[in-house]
Amino acid sequence: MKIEEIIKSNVSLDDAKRVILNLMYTQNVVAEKFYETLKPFELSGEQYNVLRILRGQKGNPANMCVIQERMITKNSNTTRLIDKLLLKGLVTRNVCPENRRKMEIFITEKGLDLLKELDPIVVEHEQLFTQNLTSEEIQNLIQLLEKFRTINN
Amino acid sequence: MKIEEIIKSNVSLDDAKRVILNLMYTQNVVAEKFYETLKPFELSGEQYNVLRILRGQKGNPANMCVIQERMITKNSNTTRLIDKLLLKGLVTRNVCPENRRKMEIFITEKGLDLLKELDPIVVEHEQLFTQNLTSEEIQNLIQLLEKFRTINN
DNA sequence: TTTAAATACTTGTATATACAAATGTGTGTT
DNA sequence: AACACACATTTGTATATACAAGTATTTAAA
Repeated sequence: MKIEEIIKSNVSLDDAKRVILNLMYTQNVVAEKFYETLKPFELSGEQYNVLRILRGQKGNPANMCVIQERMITKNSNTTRLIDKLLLKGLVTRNVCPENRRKMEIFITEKGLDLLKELDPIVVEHEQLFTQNLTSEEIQNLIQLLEKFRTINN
Repeated sequence: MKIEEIIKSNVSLDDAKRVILNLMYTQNVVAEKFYETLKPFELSGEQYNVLRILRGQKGNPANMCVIQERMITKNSNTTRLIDKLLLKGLVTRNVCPENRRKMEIFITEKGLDLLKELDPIVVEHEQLFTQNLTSEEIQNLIQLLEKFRTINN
């Protein structure tokens, strides 16, 4: 479905507007579907993302800065995000002994188990969208998105 | 910059994950930049979007349903969004005489003036991103995004 | 002509996010 | 050692969003 039909636009759009609206809308579709997928597990998209970052640390602790810079949307409140995960017993948080300003965040066994349970469901979600494209088209899309977001100031 | 560098991933990503992360991140970059653009005008992205929808009505009133279905992100609180715009004198809201359940929302002169002032700034924002691509690439990107989001159930 | 159901919108409430200010800790200079 | 400054994180507060429940109006059926 073309973006003009979706937003029921009755004014004509130029390509610049069209591509941005397509980007916004498509991201929204994918994100909404993902939140829906996570809902039964009572996990928000951001919470899932943090857990994934922590697993990626492979046993090394992550502090707040590290988590924040690895998140796709760098929202400032990593503290409260971790609070939620702590409450669910999915992570641990302790003051770093070498530098007491820092925090050491680890994913717990329970957190790892949850991720393991989620892995196939997440793959299924990804395939829901990627199956429509050939691997050449996916490569192409990645490149175009990369090029699009790069502002040469 | 490749998405792996951006999120400083130390685990390898498959194409499915890579394309979704690229989509999320790119949308975020564009949206953030847009909010920054609107900030001096004390307008949120959603508020701008509603104003644009109302202008597109070309003198015809829009009710809540119409606005909602034309928004890119269909968040439920159109009421409170319109409240904000009302407060700023950018729209009017009156009960529809034919069907008193409905509301008639119009953009005011002040709203139209604000949009007129914003038009070139929005174009500039769009070009910031689209200038990196040829028009063939833009067409291609639009088509790929369209294809990507279409779930054939 | 009551009654039930559907429609359009609003409100309440809980949670999330944004951003500035505050807190505590470490580093380097005099 | 005392000071200023930088760094890492937390907290306060205001605003935004999500979603269910509530209100008012219209439509349609019994």
